[in-house]
Amino acid sequence: MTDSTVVPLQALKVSCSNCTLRELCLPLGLNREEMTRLDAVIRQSRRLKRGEALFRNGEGFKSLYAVRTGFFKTCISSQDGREQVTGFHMSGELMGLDGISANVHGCNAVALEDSEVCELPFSRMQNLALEIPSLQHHFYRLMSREIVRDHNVMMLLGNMKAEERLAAFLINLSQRLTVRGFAANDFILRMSREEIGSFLGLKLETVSRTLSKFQQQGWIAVDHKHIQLEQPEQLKQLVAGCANAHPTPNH
Amino acid sequence: MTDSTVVPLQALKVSCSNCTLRELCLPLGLNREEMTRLDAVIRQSRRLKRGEALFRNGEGFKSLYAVRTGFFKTCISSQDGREQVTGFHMSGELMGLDGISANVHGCNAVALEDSEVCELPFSRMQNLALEIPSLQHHFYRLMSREIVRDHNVMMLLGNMKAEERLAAFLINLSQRLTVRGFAANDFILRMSREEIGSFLGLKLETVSRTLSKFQQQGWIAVDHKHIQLEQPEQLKQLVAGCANAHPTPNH
DNA sequence: CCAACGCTTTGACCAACATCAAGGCTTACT
DNA sequence: AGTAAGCCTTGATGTTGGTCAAAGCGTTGG
Repeated sequence: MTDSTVVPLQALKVSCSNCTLRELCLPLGLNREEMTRLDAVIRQSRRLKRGEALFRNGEGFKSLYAVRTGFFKTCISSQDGREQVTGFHMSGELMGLDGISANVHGCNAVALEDSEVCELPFSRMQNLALEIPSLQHHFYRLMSREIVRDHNVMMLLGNMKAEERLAAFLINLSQRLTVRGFAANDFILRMSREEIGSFLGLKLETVSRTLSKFQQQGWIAVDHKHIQLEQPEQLKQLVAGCANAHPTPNH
Repeated sequence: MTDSTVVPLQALKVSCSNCTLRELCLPLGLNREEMTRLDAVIRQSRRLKRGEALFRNGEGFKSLYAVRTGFFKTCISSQDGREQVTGFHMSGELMGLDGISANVHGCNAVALEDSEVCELPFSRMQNLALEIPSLQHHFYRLMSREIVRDHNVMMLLGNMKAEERLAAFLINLSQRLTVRGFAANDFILRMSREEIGSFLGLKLETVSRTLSKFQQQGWIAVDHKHIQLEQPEQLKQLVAGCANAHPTPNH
């Protein structure tokens, strides 16, 4: 066991400059002095338990949040209670961009496992961005990337069949996990079938059935939330036709 | 007839400061000096004929474009040729935000009628935003608004039935036209049934049938592209249940 | 002015996915 | 450890919207 006084100290130390997510998250091409100023603005990280909401639709918007560890969903709901999951978010990804427009959070962000986030007070970030051009530019790029992502989801929801949607979903998860150093073809789903369905515009039974179908074809192995991609090429092939003809590189 | 030398002069004069779209478009809360600097950056407007592309997916990104007059669609297409319309754009609305992330345009923008746009060279806008905080903030808000809009489209595509989608579409068009001083309940569709269907995730036959159904119920009158909303309250009621429970105000 | 093309409407039929329902398994709580 | 609740799977059936086809109407270009 580690000395118990050491762990909390490490946990409290929040700085972009020595964050392992540096490559994924905000800072890009900042010099040491700029990085220090950024560190000064990032608020201490906040821990959430599974099921806990980071922010809720309609609450005042003050900050963006970057996932340090864990997994989140963001969702909106309609007057009569239909829920639409707008995204799943893992380490290094930013949440809350939709709150800027009206100074009110535009969705709910809920932790799907015990998680930790960095808080980025938006008005202070804005001021810093005025003084660090590359930070301003990076913010524009992040927001633009979210727009591109959303457009790809529109293509998925508007034009793709159930099997294609689910294949695209699995491949996308796999790729994002790979970037973070996790296994590409063996992972645990953090969300329920219903949440997958909500994101993909399908009912939970269809998600379940389609996973079973993939399994019968030997493409994947499903054991509840444990998924193994046994023939990821087959999944990729299924998605190839409906993929964006001009895919946007991520960086 | 107006003296022919006067008209071109007026047409060439492009400035935000005396633009009738001032309220809808970019400048918000700028003083006179800031407005002048903005005017210096905005490039002369460009005219497009119906069917002409303003930019295409994959082309280098240099500028954002604001619609002055006319009507546009933006769309992406998949490798195997499926097309997804990601939005329709009318005067005062900005196009091209999805190009920032990769320095490459992320969609095609096509004029659906003879149109005119202002070109906003992005790098010069960025520099100006560094010096005019309210301009920087306004850009963030515009991008955030696009994200909110996209999330609402996801709700539409993921959770709504054909009738609800079409009603939402008509109501949305009506409201945007109203803001611009046009009749709320009597307008010409600039896009084809197929383009409406692509945006709404429906086939053109379904769009046509659903319009006919609305007409039979006496809610609307359809004469080809000429639409009259005779009982807009009925359409609104149809959409009420599936509307965002926490609608984001536009300003 | 006519012909050709594109867009729209409508009908008949069909397929994909949703809905309803039941049973098994896992997890969480006491 | 026992029990209840939630999640997942699978089957049977139903419905919405897609597909295929044909005909009408408008518009455009020669």
